[in-house]
Amino acid sequence: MNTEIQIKPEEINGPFNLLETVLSGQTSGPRWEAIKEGFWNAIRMPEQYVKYEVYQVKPVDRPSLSVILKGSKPISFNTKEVIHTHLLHILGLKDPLNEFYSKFKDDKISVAFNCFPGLRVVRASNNFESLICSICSQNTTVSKWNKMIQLIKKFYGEQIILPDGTLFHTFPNPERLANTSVNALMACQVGYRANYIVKAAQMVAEGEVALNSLSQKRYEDAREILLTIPGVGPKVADCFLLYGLGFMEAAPVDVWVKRIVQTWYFKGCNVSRENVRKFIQQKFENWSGYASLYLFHYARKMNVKAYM
DNA sequence: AGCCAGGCATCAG
DNA sequence: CTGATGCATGGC
Repeated sequence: MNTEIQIKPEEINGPFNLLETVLSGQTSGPRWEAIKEGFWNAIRMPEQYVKYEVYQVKPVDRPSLSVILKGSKPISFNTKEVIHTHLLHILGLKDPLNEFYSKFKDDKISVAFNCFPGLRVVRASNNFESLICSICSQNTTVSKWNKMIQLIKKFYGEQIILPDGTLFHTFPNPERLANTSVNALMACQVGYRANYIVKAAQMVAEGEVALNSLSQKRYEDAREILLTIPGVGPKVADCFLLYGLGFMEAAPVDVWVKRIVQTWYFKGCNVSRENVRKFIQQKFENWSGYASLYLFHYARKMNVKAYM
């Protein structure tokens, strides 16, 4: 029961690079699985799980996508519409990327624009999963926190067999992780983060932190609440605020962002992470999330180590 | 062997 | 308030 969705150039506001975007290590969720020339994921619809394969069929400058939907039952028109809208949302395809590029075309950051045109902020399809991804991402590498999440899904998620026979594991709900032991979680290679994960899951499960209501609050207020979760500090909070909740003024500052900002804007002088964050937010305002993504991606890809 | 990775909690000053 | 240290883990 396959069907196809086209996402046409007119629906995408500016350039888009699927490959660069999916592989850029954002904590909205674990990396999508690669297939020939594209990526796949799955979504739970009321009547069935649907697998979707996303392919970029036209180039970055005037992009269009082809999405193959696979269900075990016929896929309704309504389901196609829901998934279509969902993809526009999570891939940030409505963000007016050219406005960002032109507004800062004379700034240092334009170097990164030219390296990765069409790189976009990916929004989470599952808040809780994004929070755990953000917590796991601390003091490790992108590939390693991705492995942690895959193991959590494998050991604690629900196993689904997709229509084409592919094995798929959902991300466990907060209650499931709240009721596991820290020791058992260590099997997922999460190390000392196991304490944080269980505690965060408990706080969400018990309603102490209501993830969905956070997106209705102001950025500063939501951030303050997130910082009460053990294992959630300034960087993890901003990752979740940006990729999990879609606060575009959030600016996650990790070692890469700190280095490149010091190099480009402070003559290599040492600047605290807090001051790097304030600098980005004053300069880029509602484009802060995008700015930190481009700075992060550039510094990491170019392996910027020296402060020059 | 030692340093580092999309840091944070804790403690010293 | 800022700065140093321990923390699991694995790649280099």
